[in-house]
Amino acid sequence: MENHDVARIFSKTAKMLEFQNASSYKIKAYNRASYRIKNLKEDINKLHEDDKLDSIPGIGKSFKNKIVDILNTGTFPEYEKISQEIPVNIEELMAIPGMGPRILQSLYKRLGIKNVDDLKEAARTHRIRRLPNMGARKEERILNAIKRYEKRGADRILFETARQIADDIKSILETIPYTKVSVVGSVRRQNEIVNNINFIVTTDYPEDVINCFTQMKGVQTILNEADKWVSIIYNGGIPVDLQIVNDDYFGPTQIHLTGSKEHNIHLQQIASSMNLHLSKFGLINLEDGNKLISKTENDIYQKMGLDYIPPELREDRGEIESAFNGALPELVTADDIKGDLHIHSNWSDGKSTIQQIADEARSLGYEYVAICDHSKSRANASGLSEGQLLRRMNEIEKINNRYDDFRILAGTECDIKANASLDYNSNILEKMDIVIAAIHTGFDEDKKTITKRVVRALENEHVNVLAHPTGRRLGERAGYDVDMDKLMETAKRNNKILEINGSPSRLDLNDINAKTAKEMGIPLAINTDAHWTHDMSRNMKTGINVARRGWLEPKDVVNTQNLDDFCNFMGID
DNA sequence: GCCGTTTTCGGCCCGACTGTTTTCAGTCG
Repeated sequence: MENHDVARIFSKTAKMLEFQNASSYKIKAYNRASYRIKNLKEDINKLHEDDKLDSIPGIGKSFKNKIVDILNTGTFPEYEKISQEIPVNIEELMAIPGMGPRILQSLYKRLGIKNVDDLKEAARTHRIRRLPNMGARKEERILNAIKRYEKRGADRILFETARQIADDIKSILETIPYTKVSVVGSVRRQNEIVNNINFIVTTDYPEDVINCFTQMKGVQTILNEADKWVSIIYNGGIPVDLQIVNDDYFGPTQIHLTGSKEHNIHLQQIASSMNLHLSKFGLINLEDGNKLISKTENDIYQKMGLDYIPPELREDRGEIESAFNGALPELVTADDIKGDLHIHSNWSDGKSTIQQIADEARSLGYEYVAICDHSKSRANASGLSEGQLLRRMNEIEKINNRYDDFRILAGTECDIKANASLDYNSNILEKMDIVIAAIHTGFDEDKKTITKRVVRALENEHVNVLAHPTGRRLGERAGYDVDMDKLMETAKRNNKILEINGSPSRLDLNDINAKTAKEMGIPLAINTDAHWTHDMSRNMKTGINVARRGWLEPKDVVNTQNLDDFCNFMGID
């Protein structure tokens, strides 16, 4: 049992308690415990060993006992009891926007709806509209929501989850002497969502590697164990494969297994046009059958007359042509980033103080950071009233006086309300250094309505940035149905910045949209949407991955500019 | 269910939005 397993059990319990009309504070406590455990830096098993579980904020005596039960038995008594009592698939149904505990109770009692399939069928056959407070529009919304739910990709794994596991496993395997390990597959290409984790290894001690791999902590099941190929299921149901390869074939196998498939097919076509054959065993000259020496990836690309192609670009989206012409982009890196434009402080729903955020930003080598707390309508995210916003500006100014090489910018993540107006009036917005506009309500509105809201915001003179432009949550919900062409045209025409939100479950804009925006000349920002300092470096890395997959260079990203240039660009005094 | 305390209970507890209504029930962040 690891941190995320425990967190998952508590969040599921919270949902079941909601269905049972439990006290909202109890539910909140479960959600808080789940959140804290999920974001814990330490291994929860270690905390248990050290008897420090109740040092976690939000974990008291009761949760401590539950955690110990979970770590020992995989569950806890109350969870088992509630699971027995509730016949419906709460987790699945609550993932549908608009489906809350009250409605689900009524749907179960009156129509016997237990899962998404039941719900879909009931909406389709117009049985839902007969229930109190329901109608034809509600049925329509439910069907739309289910369509988006079906597209959400929940059965796959978030990149950041896979990346952490891959890093852990890699460092374990590398303790074996004379062993070289490479992550390959979609994790190496930094795909936003992956199906599994793949490794290739070259080693003098293959047996040790296989023993180490199959016996590591976290292995749930061993699916296949052969001399050169092992396949396991890791904690959380994540498939992990390992192949042992001959050192001579390390480079070609890396290319072969990193993919993408489309990239490889294109490479193979080019090889055969040169009378070569490319496989995971390397490049062969078809004329004389001699193997060309190609131990590394770079050797292979070079012998085919191509520049080295970074894994993030290997999607056959033009990277091979660019590599041939020496025109690959100089992709943005973490070193290029000079600031972060979207951070929440403890003035709204963030956990860190403005000073802590400034300290972290400076330690990351930034020259500026924008504090963008929620606006007043986001009441339960402690959105700031106009008065609070002005008081927060005073605090920012005080802290800024301590620095001459660093600046905190006063900003807001201002809600775009349902009527397309912004949550603060112009008098307030013009006082801000930076205004990020965002949609947090009405996700199931139709395309026309939602697009109108976004367009109106982008046309507002005070708005600088559009946050998470599609509103998606990977594995949870698809984005709202915004007309992306129109969104981009409007951003371009009004010279607005589009955000690449690096929060691992958002990654929004995605790589493809980021590439389109770059090609249209729309300025982009890589932001973290961090809610505590811990998220600042992690989310920036995942945001940069998206940017790199979208071919972005430093010049395409506004927060690679130094403080002076950025302030000039934004018109900040 | 946690937390803090004038320390073993009382506070935690918003407000916009939607779809159904014509004053409300429920969801969402």
